[in-house]
Amino acid sequence: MQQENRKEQIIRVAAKLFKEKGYSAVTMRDLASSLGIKAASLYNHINSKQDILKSIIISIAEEFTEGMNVIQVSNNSSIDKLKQIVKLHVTISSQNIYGMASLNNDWMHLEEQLEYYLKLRYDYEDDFRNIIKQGIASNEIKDEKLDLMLFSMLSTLRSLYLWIPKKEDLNPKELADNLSNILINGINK
Amino acid sequence: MQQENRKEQIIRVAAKLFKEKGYSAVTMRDLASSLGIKAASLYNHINSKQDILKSIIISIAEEFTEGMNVIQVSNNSSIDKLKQIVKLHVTISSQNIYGMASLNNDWMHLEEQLEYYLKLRYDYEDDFRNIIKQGIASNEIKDEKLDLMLFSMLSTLRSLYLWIPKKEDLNPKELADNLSNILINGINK
DNA sequence: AATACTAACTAACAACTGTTAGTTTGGTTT
DNA sequence: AAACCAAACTAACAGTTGTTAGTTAGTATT
Repeated sequence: MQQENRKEQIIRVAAKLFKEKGYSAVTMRDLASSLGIKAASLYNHINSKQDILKSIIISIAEEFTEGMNVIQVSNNSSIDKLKQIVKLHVTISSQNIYGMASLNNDWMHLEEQLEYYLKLRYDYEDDFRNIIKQGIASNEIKDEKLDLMLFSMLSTLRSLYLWIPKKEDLNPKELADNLSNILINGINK
Repeated sequence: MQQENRKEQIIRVAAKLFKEKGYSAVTMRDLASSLGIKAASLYNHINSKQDILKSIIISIAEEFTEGMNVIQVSNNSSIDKLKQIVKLHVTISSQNIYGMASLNNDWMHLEEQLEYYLKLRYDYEDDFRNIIKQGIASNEIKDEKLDLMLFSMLSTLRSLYLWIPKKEDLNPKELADNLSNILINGINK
């Protein structure tokens, strides 16, 4: 296990604060005092507040893109691909609880990277939609309200970062299985 | 239809800005310039920035509480109560798109009313959980992963404010029916 | 022993923050 | 015409913001 340097530590603590209060409400003095140093000292390690946000969000967004690319080229059924997507979200979210909060809530404060982020996000949703579409074509999935099905699944998956921390005893594989079951089969007996 | 006074207009425009950038990132000068006036002029109508946030969030939170109370005392089956909850979310969300964003993302910036808000939220979730529980007891709903079922449904319902604006032709009743079907029966054919 | 590097510090900056005080304007009521 | 009032304005405030410059102390390298 690689050990964390000061820059990584700053970014990790920043992500935690961003989750609690949002990017705009966290000051560099807040961040510094969480680390036991003065605000000016942060600049020995990072370029700007903006840059911290970028580091947090873009790396996670790219993880999702890479994960989706792997899923797409697999030869699984559409339902199995959806299960893989659920697992991807559970895995990334449980490893980046704080970062996922920034990704969901503070992406609009990206500046130079905003456009790039939006493209990754849009492409991801498009790939997701196409997997459902293929499932409809292959008769695995109901042929109704494609966009609503997409929205419903994606909303749940994007909120995982809020729910996972409440469960002390988390087994990611088990969570992914159970969640897949609920999203695919519903709650009806 | 009652006509909007200046205070209501300020709160409405504020909610829109809060949705776009978050409460902390919106300045009183931003808000004023959206209304074509100077920041100081806002204070002829409102007490403080805090107070605007409070007005937005608390009124919606109370609407949810009232809606839940009506659903609870009805004599419907658990599944029908869940359908009523979906309808409640669709109705309130489609009438308060901007306010729902503040409720979801900026509640932590409430000060005096934070505790009250958290109580309303906690009680609402508890009532929701109990309705599912009753559905399990009456054999309507699968007896597994109660909390995960609750989380999954609630995540989707709480994200409606992000999705509704993308659908130009919104029929709230139809959306509620379709969403209920997906949440209850899943997407599997 | 001399040098360089890392990571902290103090001090300061210009811009921006929410908010208050006091004033002006234009329309409505006496 | 006089008085009133709602709603805008200008000017200013004290505090906070992200960031820079220059300095210092401790550690590692030559």
